[in-house]
Amino acid sequence: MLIVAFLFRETRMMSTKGVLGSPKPAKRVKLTSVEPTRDELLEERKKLPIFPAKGKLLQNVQQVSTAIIIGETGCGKTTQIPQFLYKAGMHRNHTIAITQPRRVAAISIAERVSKEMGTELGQTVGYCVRFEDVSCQATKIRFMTDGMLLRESTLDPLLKRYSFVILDEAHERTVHTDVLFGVVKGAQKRRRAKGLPQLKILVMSATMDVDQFSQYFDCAPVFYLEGRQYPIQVKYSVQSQSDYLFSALVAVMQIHQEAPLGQDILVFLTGQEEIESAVHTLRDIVKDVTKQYAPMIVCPMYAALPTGQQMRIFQPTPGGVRKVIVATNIAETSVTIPNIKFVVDTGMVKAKIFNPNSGLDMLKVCWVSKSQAWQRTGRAGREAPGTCYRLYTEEEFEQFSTNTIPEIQRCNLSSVILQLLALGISDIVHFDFMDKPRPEAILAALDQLVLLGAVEKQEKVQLTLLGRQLAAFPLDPRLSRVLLGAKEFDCLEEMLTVVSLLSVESVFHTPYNKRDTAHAARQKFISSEGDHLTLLNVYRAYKGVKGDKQWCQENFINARNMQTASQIRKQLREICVHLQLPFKSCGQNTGVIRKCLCHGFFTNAAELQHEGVYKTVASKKTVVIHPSSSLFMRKPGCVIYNELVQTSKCYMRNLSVVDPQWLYEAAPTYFKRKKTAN
DNA sequence: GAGCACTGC
Repeated sequence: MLIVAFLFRETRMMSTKGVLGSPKPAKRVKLTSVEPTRDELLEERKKLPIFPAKGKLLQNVQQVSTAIIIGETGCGKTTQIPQFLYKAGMHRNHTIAITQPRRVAAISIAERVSKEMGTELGQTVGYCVRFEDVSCQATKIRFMTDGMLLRESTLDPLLKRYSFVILDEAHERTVHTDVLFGVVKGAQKRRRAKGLPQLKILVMSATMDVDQFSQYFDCAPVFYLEGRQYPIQVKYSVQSQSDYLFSALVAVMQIHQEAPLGQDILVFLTGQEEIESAVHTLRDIVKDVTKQYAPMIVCPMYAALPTGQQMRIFQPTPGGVRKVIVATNIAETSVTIPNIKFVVDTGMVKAKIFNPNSGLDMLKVCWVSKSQAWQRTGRAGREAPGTCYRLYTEEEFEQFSTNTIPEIQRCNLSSVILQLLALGISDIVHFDFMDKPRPEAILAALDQLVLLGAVEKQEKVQLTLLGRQLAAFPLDPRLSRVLLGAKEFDCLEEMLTVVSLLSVESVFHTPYNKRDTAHAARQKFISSEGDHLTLLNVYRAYKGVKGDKQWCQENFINARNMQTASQIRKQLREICVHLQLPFKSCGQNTGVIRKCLCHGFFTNAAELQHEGVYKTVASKKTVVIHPSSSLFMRKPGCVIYNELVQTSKCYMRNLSVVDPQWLYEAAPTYFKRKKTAN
């Protein structure tokens, strides 16, 4: 391979002050072999930039009901502020909730804080995430995922247990945090009106949309905390790059030849295939027989990678070797990789774009936002000064949007709206969103809920009894509808399995260079009736070997996803017990499973046209079967699918063969209306 | 004829 050096222009330094935005703190606790004592921890804590600000911060928080706290990397706000409030008795014997967008973060921070306080985890300090509640009535500092607090609010909209809600990482703008903004603001007002104890809100963020946060919370005061981040040189590409993948490889080899060994490189690319191919190319280049290159360990990193292989990025690099990690945006926030000296940022990300008009999801490679670019840059300066190579020009950077569009403005809202209705909020269009979703998206979601029988539109929109039951499940309403429908078909046991497996990423693992072997291994699970029954076969086989890891590996089954599916199944089963649904199995009568699926997915049907091309029943859109489907080679006449994803073509994913008559039986009014409309 | 960013309940 030809290696061409290309020039970078150094224009900026990213320092403790940040340039535009600032990177977020890493929430993963570092793997250390020696446990520090509590005294050592205290010494460490005293050095945090937040420590000298303690008095002033508490005094201000005392006076206001809501505050925005802007804290840069490593300032200690997440771990220290809850402790300050608690020690000062400001929690007034109630609980302080601190939300996080990610589970691992909630868990590891809780572990850290309980260690700092010298208490047993789950007592004064605890956490609560899906499948795991390590807290008790006596817990005063409770770390939780934003989704968990949102779920809790449907049981108690006034959040009476809490005296403080701290929404951390607010700049990430997850759907859950965005809905919580409105929920906690409303709870605060209503508690005041009812004369109940005050609910204080702290919004913690690391961004520039400070004004928007402050304005939304009735001009709440803003506190700035200084961070602790090493300076990072930012170098822009002098020319626009036409092939970012190639440019990334060139940049890596250039750094490899120029920089001392032992300084590791993190490269941001967009997806699994691209990453695997880059990894193989780099490995091929350095193993060149002429031995002109120093040894290099190249690790891929993306969410679908099995855990064992993911862990390789944390192994210390041996002397005289360079480690290169090629990652998706998973390395922006979710995992912190130690010892990164160089970041190579292609400026590209694969993003899901939702079109509310067509209801279609699209996966598209796009430019990142400025805040994302700074986040990537920040990954180079965690332990020492570093360098970030941007494979785009400064002019191109200036064209990037300031922030990533909040998730709530680019996702299907049916689940969110069902939850808001369950919270007793019926006027969704006028709900106090910080950034309102498009009205079309709200209406489309309401239409879907009406079709499912979850919502009635009389004078105002309201939940039906069925809708209330659907809201009890942590699922897409269509999947919940399938579960509730199972009692008519005596197949709840099977539906629980199918729905759980549909709730996780693919259970099939297809490694880059073993595609054929993986496909061959998969054959024994395949059902001619479609993917849902194929999934059921996999689950039965998995349970048959009691979830044996070796078996998973031999059969190219992703053990982690199977385990998650089992946990989800258990959770869903408990909800079904609560709703007194009858647990029955359909045995070999697999047709009822597909019939039952029609009750949630009757809008997602397609009919075969010619040469393997299908047209959707709902909108006559041309679609094809995804190559990962067990029906890819079969082409049945009529199918239902769980989702459409537009990439190079419009693909149907997770399909089952159905009889058109079943569709009609599942939703007669819908199909009658369609007939008249056509 | 051929493929899937990341979270979360």
